[in-house]
Amino acid sequence: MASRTRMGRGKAAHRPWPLADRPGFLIRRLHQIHVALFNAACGEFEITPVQYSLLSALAERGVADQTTLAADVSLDRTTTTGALKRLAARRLVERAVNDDDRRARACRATAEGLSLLAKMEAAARSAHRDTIALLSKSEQKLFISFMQRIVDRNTIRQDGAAVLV
Amino acid sequence: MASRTRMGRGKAAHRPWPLADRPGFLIRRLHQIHVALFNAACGEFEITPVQYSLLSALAERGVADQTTLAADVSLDRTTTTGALKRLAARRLVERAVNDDDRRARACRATAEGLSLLAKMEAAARSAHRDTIALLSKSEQKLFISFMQRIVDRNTIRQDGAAVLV
DNA sequence: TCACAATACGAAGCATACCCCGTATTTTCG
DNA sequence: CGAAAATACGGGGTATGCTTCGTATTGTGA
Repeated sequence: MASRTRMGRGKAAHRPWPLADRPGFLIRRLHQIHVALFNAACGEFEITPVQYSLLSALAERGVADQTTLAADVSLDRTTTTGALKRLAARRLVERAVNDDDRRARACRATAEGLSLLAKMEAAARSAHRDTIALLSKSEQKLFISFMQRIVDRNTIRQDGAAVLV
Repeated sequence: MASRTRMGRGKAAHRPWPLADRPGFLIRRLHQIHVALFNAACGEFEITPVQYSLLSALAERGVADQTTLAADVSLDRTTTTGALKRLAARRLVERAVNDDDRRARACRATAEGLSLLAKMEAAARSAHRDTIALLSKSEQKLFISFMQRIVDRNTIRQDGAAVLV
């Protein structure tokens, strides 16, 4: 393990502050950990966290255009399009042109999509639960409320749809 | 805004639970918010949060191979390589082959890289601070400690270098 | 009505972020 | 010493996640 040992002596010229104390670093790690847990729990369904969120939102909406869905799940519009295309390729979602507004795509979950959603719900729930399972019940409530306050503050709402800042 | 209104009536067949109550969703949003704040504060330096983390780690280490750096910042090895290549292309980092172990790359921050690090430190700090600024001081401490507990639990340490699970 | 603004998308490009597989080099152990 | 294991990378592939630019369609106001 020669290369694991330091090959030179760090100057540490400045030392801003440890990575593990920076909120942004911890948040990135948390995200990384959750995605890993989600994939471990739901990997057999071949679906990603974002795709699951989109499918959930779609089940709620019934029918929605891509921009509305993007706002629902707080995703960039083009990112949403890409994920929806992948879902559509697997017949979990339909993306028909809306005849009332030919600019828009009328998206809806297929029966297969809704079936998958129901089938994997328990696994998805435990992935979310496991992510913060290390904290006590009361700490979990507090932790979630902290996140919600920050997220709410950085979300602008229009017509009931969340919009990115 | 016809398309923003619901084009159909959602069945809400199951309604697992609102996105905004799911830890994983909140974490993704938090990450999204921090990255946006970081880019707003540090955009002029043309550097991303990950690149900043890598440069920080490199300044601490002095010299390190890519696998060690990946462990330091808890990044996938191939992701690390990509980011280091981009830093190297801008002369902020050197990636020389290590003569003692020709498999490894001896990476180090250039004078230019260290200079940039110092120049943008204040902006980077405020981006991290602003991310959780909505919480009170004591809440911030609590919030950070919650995140650290979860992250620590999901990090295996070897020889002082953090390793992903 | 008709130019103009607003809206919904699409394509292209860059940067994470992960996977798997293959290669080169080093270490280890029989 | 020599085969096998371990290690450090690289390449290819997929999926976010965002920006900018361009296009088509719809809504609006003079």
